[in-house]
Amino acid sequence: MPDAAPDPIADFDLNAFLPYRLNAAAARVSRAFAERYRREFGISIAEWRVLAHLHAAGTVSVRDIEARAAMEKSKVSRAASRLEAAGYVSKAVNDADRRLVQLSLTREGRALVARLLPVAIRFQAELRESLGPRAEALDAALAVLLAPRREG
Amino acid sequence: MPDAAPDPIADFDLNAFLPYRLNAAAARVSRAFAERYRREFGISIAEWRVLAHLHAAGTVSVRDIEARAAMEKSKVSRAASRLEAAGYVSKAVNDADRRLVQLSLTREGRALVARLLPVAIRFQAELRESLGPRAEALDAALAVLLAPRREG
DNA sequence: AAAGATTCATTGCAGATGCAACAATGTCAA
DNA sequence: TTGACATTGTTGCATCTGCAATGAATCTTT
Repeated sequence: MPDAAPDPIADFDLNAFLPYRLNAAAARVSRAFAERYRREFGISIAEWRVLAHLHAAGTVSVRDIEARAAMEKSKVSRAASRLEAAGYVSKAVNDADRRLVQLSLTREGRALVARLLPVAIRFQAELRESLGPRAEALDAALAVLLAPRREG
Repeated sequence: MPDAAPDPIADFDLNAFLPYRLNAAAARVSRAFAERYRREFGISIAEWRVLAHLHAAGTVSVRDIEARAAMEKSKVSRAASRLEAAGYVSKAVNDADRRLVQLSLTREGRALVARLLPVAIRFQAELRESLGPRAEALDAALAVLLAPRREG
């Protein structure tokens, strides 16, 4: 009898499918990270992203975070409202353009970020450690996937 | 003046943070894939996963798919119900163990999968093409991230 | 200056999600 | 056999999400 011809349709395996694997890996990492943040600091990943961006950028608008952190503006708005209610973020109207909301960290917000960031950096370091030399390869692959879309 | 010492806390950049990048890349790929599936076939990613697993495994239970496709059982249950309502999947009670639901593809379900899989395979091929040699590196990194958790 | 177009942030809404509760069924030891 | 415990699938519920509609402010064009 002839050798069995490989049939990519009959042999299709979801667990070898790249989009599925990518999603499953991201979900697992996110879950572990979110769990740590929720337990230790009581904040969500969306809130963490807003805090991290405010830490880096100072006083910015919702639109700024939407653009730079790739979050829906409604998501940013809601995360910012929760952070404001918790006392970590203040909202103010921009005098030069009264449509804009100026988000900035409060004193408590800065103190929280000072505690958050070492945990995040350590989390990333653990991840890179478990990846070993594959970490750089992963960075390169993600850079391709995250590159701006071709317009064709 | 001395050279500025790199300060990982002050310099923290969300867009260089591995968990964030991994999530953003997975979200982008998933969104593109889901968009194509929704437009062409009217199904969601959860439904696609159930179909793919049924294609590979034949007649299985909800619990089987939960275990092998890493989906919450409620998610599987709801996806299966939608697929049943659409005529692609049939549910039957397992006579040997009446707690189990036997899910299997209907004739229409098999026909749909025959159209779905080439699209998925082509999508993956396009992804790998844009990654070039980095595709294998990505596979290796994802294998690490997806490896069963250490128990320590 | 005024009308229309554009931008910004919030909110309503529909759909998806995860968790826990639940009912139905099965297992196993006494 | 019976009664405690485990497993399976569905559903209720609270939450999150993205999209679209909205209201407020600004810009543009005439």
